[in-house]
This record gives sequence, C-alpha cells and structure tokens, in this order.
Amino acid sequence: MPHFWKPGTARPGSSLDRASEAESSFDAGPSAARSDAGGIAGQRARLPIAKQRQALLYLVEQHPVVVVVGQTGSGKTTQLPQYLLEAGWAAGGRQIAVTQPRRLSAVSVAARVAAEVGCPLGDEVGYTIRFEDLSHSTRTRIRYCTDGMLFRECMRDPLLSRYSVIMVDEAHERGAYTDMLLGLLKKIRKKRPSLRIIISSATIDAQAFADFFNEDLAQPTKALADAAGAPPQKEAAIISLEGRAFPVQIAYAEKPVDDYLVAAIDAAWKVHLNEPQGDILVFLTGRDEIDACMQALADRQVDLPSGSLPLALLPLHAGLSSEEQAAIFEPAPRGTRKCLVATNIAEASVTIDGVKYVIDSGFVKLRIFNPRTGMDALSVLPESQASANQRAGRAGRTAPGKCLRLFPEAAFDALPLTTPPELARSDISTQVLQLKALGIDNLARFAYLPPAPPSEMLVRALEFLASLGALDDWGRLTKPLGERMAELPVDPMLAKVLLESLHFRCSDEILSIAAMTSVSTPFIIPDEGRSRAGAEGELERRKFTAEEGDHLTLLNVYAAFVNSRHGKQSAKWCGQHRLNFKALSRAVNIRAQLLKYLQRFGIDVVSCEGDGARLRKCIAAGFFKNAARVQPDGSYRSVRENAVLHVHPSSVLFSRVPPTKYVVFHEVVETSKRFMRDLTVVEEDWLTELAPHFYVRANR
DNA sequence: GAGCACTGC
Repeated sequence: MPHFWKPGTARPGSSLDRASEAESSFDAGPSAARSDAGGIAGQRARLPIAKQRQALLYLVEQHPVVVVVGQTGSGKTTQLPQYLLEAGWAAGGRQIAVTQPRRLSAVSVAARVAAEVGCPLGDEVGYTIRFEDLSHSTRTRIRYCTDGMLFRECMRDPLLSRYSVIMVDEAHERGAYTDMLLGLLKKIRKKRPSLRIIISSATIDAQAFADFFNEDLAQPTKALADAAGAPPQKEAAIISLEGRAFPVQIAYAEKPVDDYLVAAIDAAWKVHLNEPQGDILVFLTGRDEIDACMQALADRQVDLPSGSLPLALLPLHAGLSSEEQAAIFEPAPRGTRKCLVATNIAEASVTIDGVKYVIDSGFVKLRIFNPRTGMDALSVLPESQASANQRAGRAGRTAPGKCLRLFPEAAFDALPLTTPPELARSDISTQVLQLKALGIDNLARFAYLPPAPPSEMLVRALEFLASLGALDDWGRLTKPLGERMAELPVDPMLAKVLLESLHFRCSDEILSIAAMTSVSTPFIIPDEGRSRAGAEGELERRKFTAEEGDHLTLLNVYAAFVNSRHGKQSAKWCGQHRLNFKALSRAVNIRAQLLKYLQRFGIDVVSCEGDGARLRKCIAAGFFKNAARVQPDGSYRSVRENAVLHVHPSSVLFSRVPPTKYVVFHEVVETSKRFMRDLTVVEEDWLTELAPHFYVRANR
C-alpha cells in the first residue's frame, strides 16, 4: 500500500530534507514529502527551561527587553514568572504581569501556577479578565490578565507603575491589543528604565520583536559600549527554549487541487484506510465546510471495508454548545478512530492531544478590510507559512506525526511568511479612538510593530470618528462625547448609540440591544441545516420577530429571557425556544457592565415605552455609516459606497419587503454574497439629519 | 431562498 509519507526520516530540529521518491495515494498523484519538526527551526541552541533558569534571570537583569522563543510545552508561561518571583522581581509591593490573548488561557494558566506556588488562586497568584478579577491589590505578585485588560489599565495608570516586569505572551499572534500594548510599552520604557519587558514569540518573529525595541534602545548605548570596548548590554536579547514537540513529517499535493474540500475528504478517508492508529485533524475554513466534510465522510462509512475501524467524526468550531465542545477532548470510543474537522480554532485557541495526522486545506477565514464596501468582511484566504507550520505541529504533541498539505510544495514557498497583523488588515477606528484617549495625538507616529496600518486606514478611521463626533476638526478627542466613547467597552458606533440614548430617551432598551449585539446570535442553528429541527428553530424565532428588524427582535428575545428567569428554569426555557443560554447569560452580564458606565456618565435609565421609531432613530445615530438602500430586484446598495449588498438569511428582513427603502446594519459577512447582518429599518431623512457631514460630503 | 474565522474591553 503506498503511503503519503516517506517513513522514518524525521528528526527533531532537522533541516528540511527532501524525499522525492515518496509515493502517494492522494488524488493529485505522487507527492513530494519532506520532514521537519512541525515547523520548529533549529538555528539556536534550545534547552529545557529549568536548565536555562540562570541564563533567563541573567538576561532579564541585563536587558530591558527579552524575547523568549518557546514552543508549546516549554513552560515559558508558567515557569518563567515563578523564577522572576523567586529572584525577587515582585519584592517591595511590585507585581509581575503576564498577558494572554484569550480569557480562558489567562484563567487556566493562573490556576495552574497558583497550584504550583501553593497558594489559593487570587492571592499571591491571580488573574484579571473582563467581568472577573481574582486578584488582590496588595498581596498578588503574579497577575495573569488579557492583553486588552492591561491596555485598559494604561488609561488609569499610563506608566503601569505597579509592575516591575510585564510579560507579553503569544505576541506572535499579533492581536490588535497585543500590538498596541507593545507600542505603549516601548513608550513607557523610556520613562521607566527599570521596567522589564519579556515578549514570548514564535521563532519566525523573534528578531522582529527584538528589532522593534532595539530601534531606540540600541543606538546611543551601543555606541557608548563599542567605544568602551564592552559588549552592548542594553539591547533586546533573544533566548530559545526547548519544547516538548515530536517530529512531524510533511507531505504535499503534487499539483494544485481543484477543490480543497473534496481533496480534504479524500485525504482524510485515505489516511483512515491506510495509516496506523492515531487521531485525524482536518483544517477547513468554516462551519459550512465542516458540516459538508463530515457528511461526506459519514456517507463513505456506509460501505466500510472489512477490517477497518469506523470513524468517530467530530466538528470543532466556536459555535458549538458546551456538550459538543466537551466531546472533542474525550478519547475516541473503543474500536473507532477520532476524526476532528476544525476551523482555525484548533490552530491556537484549542489544543487536543492524541492527534497524529493533520490534513491542512491551506486556507483560513480572516476578517479583512474591503475597500469596495469601506468596511471589514470575513474572507477565505490562503494561510501563511507560520499558520501551516503551527497546524502541522498539532500532529506532534504526544507522538511523532504526519501532516498532509493539500497544495504543492512550490505553493507553500509562495505563501506569505506570516499572517498580516490585525491592525494592518482591518478597520482601526476602535483602536484609533482608544489610542487618542491615551493622549497619543499623532497616530501616524505611534510605534506600530511592522507592518504598520496603511495610512489610508488611519485617515479613514480619523474621518469616521470625526463624523461620529468623537474627534473635533483638529483630530482631538471631544469632551465629553469622544472621551466617553473611548471608555465604553464596545465599538465606536455602538458607543455612540448608547450615549445618544440620553437624547432619544430610550437607554433602557438600547442597553439591552447593545448587550445582545455584543454576543453571538442567540438563535441556535442546528447541525442538520434544513432539517425538521431547523424548521422548528425557525418557528421559535418567529415568535420574537419584530417588523422593524433584527435589533428590535433581539430586544424581544432579551426581554423574554429576563422575564423567564426563575433560576435554573431559564436554561430550560432557552432549550424550549431554541435559544443559546450561554449567549443570553453573557448578554445579561454585559448589560450590567454597560449600565454602570451610563450611570457614571449621568445617563438615567429611561424606557421608550414602546416607541420603536425612537429606538430605530437612536440606532441610526450610531450606525449611519452602514446604511443601504433597497433595489428593485430586492438586493441593496450601500448608500455611501454604492456597493451591492444582500440581506443575510439569518435576518428577520430576509424575504420581507421593508416598509421603507432604507436600512442600517451592524456588519457585513462575505461568503457566497456580500451579506448584511443585524438590520434595522430606518427613514431616509434620518440619515441626512443625523449625519449631515457624512452624507452631504458623500453625495456631492 | 440560504447561513456567521477568532479574540477582546
């Protein structure tokens, strides 16, 4: 039986060996195979963290910035902060902060380290995330937090003065908050030379992070050190740690595939039939593809060759219920092989042990700015080399593994090295507003990690924020509107709606709507698409439908949920009405938080008493940018950019003729068509009345 | 008539 992979050639840390004679049963014909250790480059000496303890502490002592390259399992996140603690870096009331890009990792890592240190969680070791602060203001020495939380902390304490060391973990993911935090840290460091900054990164970006801080650290001190004949001491240092990764053999398709979904199905099936035991992980881009792939594999199992085990097929994406998520981590039922079909969630957010085979479509769905519509949209794009290596590494967590890439090797070499950072690829209005609130006036000169946001995006964000009234003609934050908008933990358009609810006298309802649009859809979409369960869900949804659109429908859902609340009964009530209990509970939480902000701003909670027009006008006051006009054929055109748009099938306005010609919407999703999500019917006059500058300028 | 990568405040 031919194999995808040339067996027995993989070595940890080896260079990329070619094994051109490898055969393949993959459709595209024989594939070129090569081995590497799951994308782990081996150009530096790598040692386990415990053996490098002294070196790490020495580097932190000597260098204001240390970049730590450590694979999964190297212990950087859990061990390094403890070494710093033991070495006295948190003495004298100072704290060590460790940022994480996700809430879940902040909590779970903090819990683990607290157990290792031997203290109750929230005492010497604690965490701070939105809605949850398990830390003590004086006793906590190591604080794990989300990067967004630490960024917010800069608004209250611009020098982050309570921290002696700040470790920015998973910086290679290049989230917007991570990048902005690093830019701020570069500034803070100049005013607080004693502050130590540790950045944890993947191999490929380590030098870029070091260079970023070296730009202004190095020159003067380096010249001095050179003149004195001493080695430069002040530059950012890089250190690599040994991880616990196993080698992963990589195979490629010989030719480009016509359809990566079909190719993924074939590849998964052939792995199952031909390869020894070990779980399979397939990377696709979205829920639809996952469902299609699982269906196709289930169909093939109908005539499973004798002697082959059945496949236990499991989906993995963010929209799963808690029970479905738990199933992912269970070992495969006896006598079956587990096959996970996942989105990018399995690349960084969720790790599953036991995977031995990875099938990588080579594509990813990314939020990216579309100049045609003037807004962000989700689009399917080729992944980066860094992504491909990370995905391959998922096969080598517990044993040597294999990865099949559904594209030719030459195509891999043509992929971008890394995924563009969030700040450089998307609308940056929110970030611009927050940086302005931190007193950063010249945003073109902010220290962005390269690649910086394109200047057109900066201009666009500034213009838009001015049209919302958050910035004045000189680009300064307005008082109090702009300041308050920056403070609210929602995007600027929604922040404007919340603050305008004072004038429209509808803050009670707007708070609920804002909370609901901040969580994922409350309506449960069953896996079986258009099955009976789907039809039932549709019937349930209609009970909440408001003629005026999705925002008022969401308000109906929220109100019904709150009225239904009798302790544990509300979960049952959600089940009966096919609503997502977790999403609604989160909305209750968010509403309470937003309410506190409004109260602090002196905005009373006032109900519109059923006056829907007032509510819709208030929504339009923030979302006027996202306005569209209906066309005779039932499609829409955006008012400002004149781009073709369609009503999303999840909208209550889908297949419905709106009573007026205009709608505003929350966001765009680009799949088979360009869809608007979360729509509200508005009057044409409102747009020019509420946003005269924005629309007058556009129509001329 | 047809469907929402992933975070985060």
